[in-house]
Amino acid sequence: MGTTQLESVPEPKYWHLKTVLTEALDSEFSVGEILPNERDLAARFGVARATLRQALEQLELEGRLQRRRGVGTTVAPPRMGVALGTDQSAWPGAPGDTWNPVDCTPEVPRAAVATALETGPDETVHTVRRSRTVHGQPVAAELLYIPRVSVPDLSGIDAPSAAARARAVLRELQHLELERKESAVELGSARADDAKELDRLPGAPVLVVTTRFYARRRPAALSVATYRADTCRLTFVDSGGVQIHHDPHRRAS
Amino acid sequence: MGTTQLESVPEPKYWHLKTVLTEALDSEFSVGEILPNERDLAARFGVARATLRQALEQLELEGRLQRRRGVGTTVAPPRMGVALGTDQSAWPGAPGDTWNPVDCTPEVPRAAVATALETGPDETVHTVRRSRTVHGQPVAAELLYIPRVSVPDLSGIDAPSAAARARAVLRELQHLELERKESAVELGSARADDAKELDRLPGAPVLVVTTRFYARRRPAALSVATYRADTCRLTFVDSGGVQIHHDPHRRAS
DNA sequence: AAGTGGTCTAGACCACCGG
DNA sequence: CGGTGGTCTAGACCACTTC
Repeated sequence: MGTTQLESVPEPKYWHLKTVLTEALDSEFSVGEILPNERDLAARFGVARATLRQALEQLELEGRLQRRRGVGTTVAPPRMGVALGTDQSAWPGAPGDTWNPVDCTPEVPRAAVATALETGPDETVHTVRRSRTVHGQPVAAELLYIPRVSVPDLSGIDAPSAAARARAVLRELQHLELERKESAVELGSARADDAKELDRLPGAPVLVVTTRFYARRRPAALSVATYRADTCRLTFVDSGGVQIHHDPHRRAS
Repeated sequence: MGTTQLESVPEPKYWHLKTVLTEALDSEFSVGEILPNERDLAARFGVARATLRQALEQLELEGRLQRRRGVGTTVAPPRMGVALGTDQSAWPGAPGDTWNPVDCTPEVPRAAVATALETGPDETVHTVRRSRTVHGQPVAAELLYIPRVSVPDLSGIDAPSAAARARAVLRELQHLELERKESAVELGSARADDAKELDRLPGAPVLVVTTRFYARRRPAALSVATYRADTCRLTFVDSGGVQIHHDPHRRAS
């Protein structure tokens, strides 16, 4: 008879809802527009608010929606492409780097970091905090761990300010010759401090990019960068060994 | 006067629960061990089951837990590192490729794909389905779009089998010289077909890796690969260095 | 103060897996 | 079959933003 549905695979309501909403977003809404509130939407679709929220959560995960407490739910713009490793052989802080130094303190890193850096378990390393914004929006927060041996000529760090201290460490890093770097991307959830920096709630999905920099055949720095997963698409440009820097929008400097 | 701070910033219960559970996982459980069921756990912590589930969901998102309907919740092993772009200048299907061809059909791709390939809106392209397994576990499903112009010498595709047809197309691809490739990584949720392939429920979080291959200064192929976000850490290695396993979790036993 | 999304509850039923 | 996680409900209150 009615082959409409339920034949053999009862699709969950929230899944069907998501499909309907996706189509509505594609056809009837434009970027930035605010949706009806959750209670109204739930009533309109004849489901409990929790069920509607399950659908909205997925759409937010996919970057289609943006929800803000006290404000409402808006249609999100397409994810922005954020370049990673544009320059294959560049240290953090090199010219062209789009990160913004915030702070720098000596700290004993957690065990996993110390292992990755091959430093002693109680050895302090320069811990640089940086943030990255695109179009005025925060997209990433980073913790950069730099062993003291990587920046030996940094004895008298009389610091005018936290940011200046960070810049000094990064500047010192450029003196080393970068041999290679390894990166990894994985899914995570924002810690409380990162969440604040990224203007999201704790637990928000993030893409964690871990990069280990090598010099003198030893790890010379470790970067742990957390990107907003809802708004970012991480892009990699691999030139197959050939230099293809034919950038039409090259900026003179 | 004593307005200095809000003494009580009520941390959400599920957030606190997550912290407690994380510590318990680190100290009292070993990989593969099954946790008490959700109803018991909720009772033990004095919260509703939905609240407990919110914590479990985050832990699963972070790759700490694995939940299977009808079975239970188990402690997940550390995420496996899955290499991307190991060989900077290699086509899909090149020697050393770890993908397994499944099928190949001529299809008219969706608009976004046609645009990326610079093919006509109604032009059919070879659509190759591949899967990738590590240690016997499925980790990724891929759709590979290859315009006919990229594999011109494929007139008589008398196909012994679907997989053989796919291999034939990939073999033909090797004749082109790969100039470069662009990749992007973003968060998504598994479509129904991908979910089945990845042995997950629809909507499961996945890392979508989109790669565009260039030859003769034109797009020659487009790959859309969806990786299980819960079990995979995507790794990028510069210049054939050996990757080193970085264990994000400390285990005591 | 009003309205929004975020959290939480205490139930219920369903789909799936194993013995 | 019993036990598991997955879905769903109809409420309630809270935190936040805006007016």
